[in-house]
Order: sequence, then structure tokens, then C-alpha cells
Amino acid sequence: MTMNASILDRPLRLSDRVSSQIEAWISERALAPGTQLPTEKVLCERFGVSRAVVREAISRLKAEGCVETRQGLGAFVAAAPGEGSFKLMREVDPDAGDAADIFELRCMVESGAAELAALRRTEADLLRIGRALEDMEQALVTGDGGAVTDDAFHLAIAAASGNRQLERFLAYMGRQFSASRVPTWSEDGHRGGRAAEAQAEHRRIFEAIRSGDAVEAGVAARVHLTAAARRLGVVLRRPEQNMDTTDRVARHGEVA
Amino acid sequence: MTMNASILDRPLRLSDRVSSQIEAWISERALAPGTQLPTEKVLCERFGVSRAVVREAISRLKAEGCVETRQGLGAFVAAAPGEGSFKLMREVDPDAGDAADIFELRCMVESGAAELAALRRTEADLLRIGRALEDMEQALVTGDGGAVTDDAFHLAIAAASGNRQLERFLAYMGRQFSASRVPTWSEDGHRGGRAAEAQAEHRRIFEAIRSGDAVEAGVAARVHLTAAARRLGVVLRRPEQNMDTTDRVARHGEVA
DNA sequence: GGTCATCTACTTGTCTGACAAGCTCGAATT
DNA sequence: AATTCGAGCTTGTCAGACAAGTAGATGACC
Repeated sequence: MTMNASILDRPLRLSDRVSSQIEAWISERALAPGTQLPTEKVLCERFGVSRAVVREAISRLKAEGCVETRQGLGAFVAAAPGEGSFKLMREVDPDAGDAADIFELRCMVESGAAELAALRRTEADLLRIGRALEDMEQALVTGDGGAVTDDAFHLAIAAASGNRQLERFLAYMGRQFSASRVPTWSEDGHRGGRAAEAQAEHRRIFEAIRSGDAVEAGVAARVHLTAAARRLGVVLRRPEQNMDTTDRVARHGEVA
Repeated sequence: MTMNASILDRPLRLSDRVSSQIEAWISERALAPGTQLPTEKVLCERFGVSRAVVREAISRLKAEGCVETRQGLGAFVAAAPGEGSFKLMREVDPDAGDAADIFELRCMVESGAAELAALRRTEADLLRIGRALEDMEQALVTGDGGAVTDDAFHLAIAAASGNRQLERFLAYMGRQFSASRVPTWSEDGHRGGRAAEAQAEHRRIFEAIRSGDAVEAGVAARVHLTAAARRLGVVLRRPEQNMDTTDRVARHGEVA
């Protein structure tokens, strides 16, 4: 006959106590994601335990998702409990290759968002997207506030897709990239016609979503992102096959 | 010159692999709560690692809530890993339709990854994908280790896409979703033919990537993910238009 | 024979020391 | 000045040892 009540009396393992204290320490100071934790050695001295115990404690925090470790660097706060998501994708360098990679990724996901938006958009969604479009139209005249509204436009489409994961992801990526939209809407961008060009692409996307044509919406989104990359001078690898693949197929579909 | 030595060779911590394999092992055999796990010593010999690694792996499973340990007694299955991994999904969003959202998102991104992989795969990539495929083939016979290799298969494709942002994103999503692959490779999955069905879809994807047919690779990936969702009983909203959109278009492209 | 203390074998928990792998930064080299 | 390379840090892994806790066999005692 086993004493099941012993679960409550069970001896507290050292690693449990240590992990609790570290977690409390993070919470109390409200450490921002990315903050570096003390090294294992320091933690050993502070808690008076061996490194094995500290490692098990940190291992537990890793499993809970609030700590990340990188060999040779250290341990870092990953995210406050409950909000861990795409945080893993931080530290994106606006470097050369990364920019192309991100454009490719956005092309896949945003075209998908446009397709879903065409299928599921509500009247409220259309109103929101349309308002962003009008604001950009005005920005074309006044030459002001284009970049901000551009963000709003793409976010509104993501929201209209009805897929909350997609919306969160695109919101994140959009934030990463809002800086790159600036050149399009800069003084130079207006003069060089880049702003007007982008706006024409935006109108095509909006029309497709309004009319409920998913295929056309996806194509329009892909065209827009490919053109945006070109306008920013980002060189897409194997451009002749790369992002045009589905586009080309879709055109055949249209013709057929 | 960028080192394409790639992400997956590095962040492969031993303890992560061991914990994944133990978790998959529990899932595939559908071990009842209370079942005793092999001792640490046995696990060390079986995986060929030190006790520290095994202990970290088990520590992770403890944190996930699917394993409990008692000093002097051993380690025991606490709850079905399905519930334990639901905890990971809970972090994303406790909503019901969340699984469908994630499937949609994965469908977009993984099909894109397959297309890019078909265009850019190196011989080393093909070797790695092929090895994962063979491992799954063997898992079909032995009934063991299918879920882990399934992860490896999709990650290898992501790596072959040559897009590091994509690879990181899919690695993240894969971790969130590896639990959902378990039913396919469980005992029940083998008996019901779900494993064989999935494997056939995998072969189609691999063949397309090997032959460099981007369109076919994308189609095969979309078919696979749609089927996977169906096998798991996930209801995709508006299935008749939803994920089939680009698929239908691509087929027209093939015919044309 | 039955009861109880003890002893043994085995498990997980903790400690220690060492080396490997990966990263940062600055000095030395070209 | 730009580049290379190594010292010095970090975490990751290994090996062996002992402490603490448990179950079951052993054996003594009634």
C-alpha cells in the first residue's frame, strides 16, 4: 500500500528550488527578452550548488520557454511566460542575403494571406483595407505618411485572412521591414515614380480581394513583393525561376 | 563566401535529440501513465551518450509534464505526451481553430520551401533528405522512430531551400508541431495505414525535389499537408476553396 | 511458521573535475 | 588599414564518484 500523500511531502529537489528562484528573479526585475542571465559559474556560487544542479534548473526553464541558451555565448531571457512566439526570429540582420531571404518568405506568406483574404474578407475588413488604400492615395499627393499607411495596408490584409497565426507572423515581419518600405515613399521615391508604381500594385491587390478572386489576389501580391524587392535593389537569387514559379503557373491558369 | 554548413548541423544539442526520441517512444507505444521508463543507465547505453545528457533530456520531459521521477525508484510516464505537448500549443493560443490556422500557415511556407528546394538543392541536401526518407521507410517496418524522422525530413527540405529565414521559421513551427505528427506514426497509425499513406506523399515530394520540378514539389507538399490535416481530424475552413486554390491552379498549369 | 530488523542491490540526486565546441575581442601580422 | 589568429570567456558533453532513497531478499528471533 503506497502512501500517495507523499507527493506533498516529497523532498524539494535542489534543481527545482534553483529554477524557481531564477524564474522569480526574472519576473521581479521584468527582464526584457534578450537580457543575458548570469553565467552558470556565477549561479553556482550564488546558490551554493554544483553546476549540474544549475544546468538542470536552466534546462527546466528552457523547456518552459522563458530561457534560451547558445553555446559559447550564454543564457538569455527568451520571453515573458505566455507571449513566447516568433521571438526566436529576432536578430534579423538587414544584411544582403538576409534581405532576399526575408522577401522570399514574405512573398510566400503574404500571397497566401491575400488569397485567404479574398475568400474570407468581411465588409469591415474591406472597409479597413480600403481606408488604408485611400490614405496612401492621399500620400501620393501630399507626399507624406506613405510608409506608415503601407504598413497598415498589409496588416489589414493579414487581419482579413482570418488566420490569427498568420496575422501575428506578418505583424512581426512587417515591423522588421517597415524601415525598408521607407525608400518607396521617400521624396526620391515620389519623384522617381516608385510610390505611384507601388500604389498601382496595391490597388490591384485590393480589387482582387474585394471581388473574391483568390488566385488573382495571390498573383497580385506576388507581383507586388517581387517589384518591391526590385525597387529596393534586393537581388533575388535565380530571379528567373525563383518567385515567378507559382506566378507563371497562375498566369497559365488564367489563360486556360 | 557564405558557409552553407547550415543551421541544423549545429543547434542539434544531444539532449534535445534524446528527449525527442524518448517522447516519441512514449507516444508511439501509447504508454499508460505510471509506466516505468528504462533507467538512466540503460538510456545512456541505448543512445550512446553520457548520463548528464540523459538527465537533461528527462529534465526537459519533466518540465513538459509528461514524465515524473522519484529518487530511488525511477522515472515514470506522467501523462500522454499529447496533453503534455498541448502545453506548447497553449502558448500559441488556446483557441480551438488554432490547429487549422497553423496548418494553413505551414502549408503556405512548407510548399514554398519545397519549391525552392527543388530549384536549389545540392547533392548533400538530396542525400540528407533521402536519408530521412529511408529512415521513415524503415520505421514503416519496425514501427519505431517514425515521428522523429518525419521532423528531420521536413527540416532537411527547409535547409535545402537555401533560405535561412525560412529554415529558422520552419524549425520553430516544426517544434511546435512535432507532437501532431505522432498520431500518424503511432501503433494505431501504422495499423490504420496512415503512416504508409504519409510516406507515399513524402516520396512524391522527394522525387519532385530530386528532379528539380518546383511546381510539382509545391503541389506535392500542399497535398501532403492537406492530407495530414485530414488524418488528424483538423477541419480546415472552406476546404473546397481554401488550400486547394494554388493546387488547382498548378494542375491547370501542368495540363497546359 | 510468522514477524521483524537488516542487509543488499538498484535507482535517482548531487558533486567534482576535465575536455570539446562555439563565440568575442583584441593583438599581431600582412 | 584590413585581415588573421589566438587568448579567454561561455555553454555542451563526458567520466567517475558518493549520498539519499526504495524494494525485495535474507536471516534471526518469537
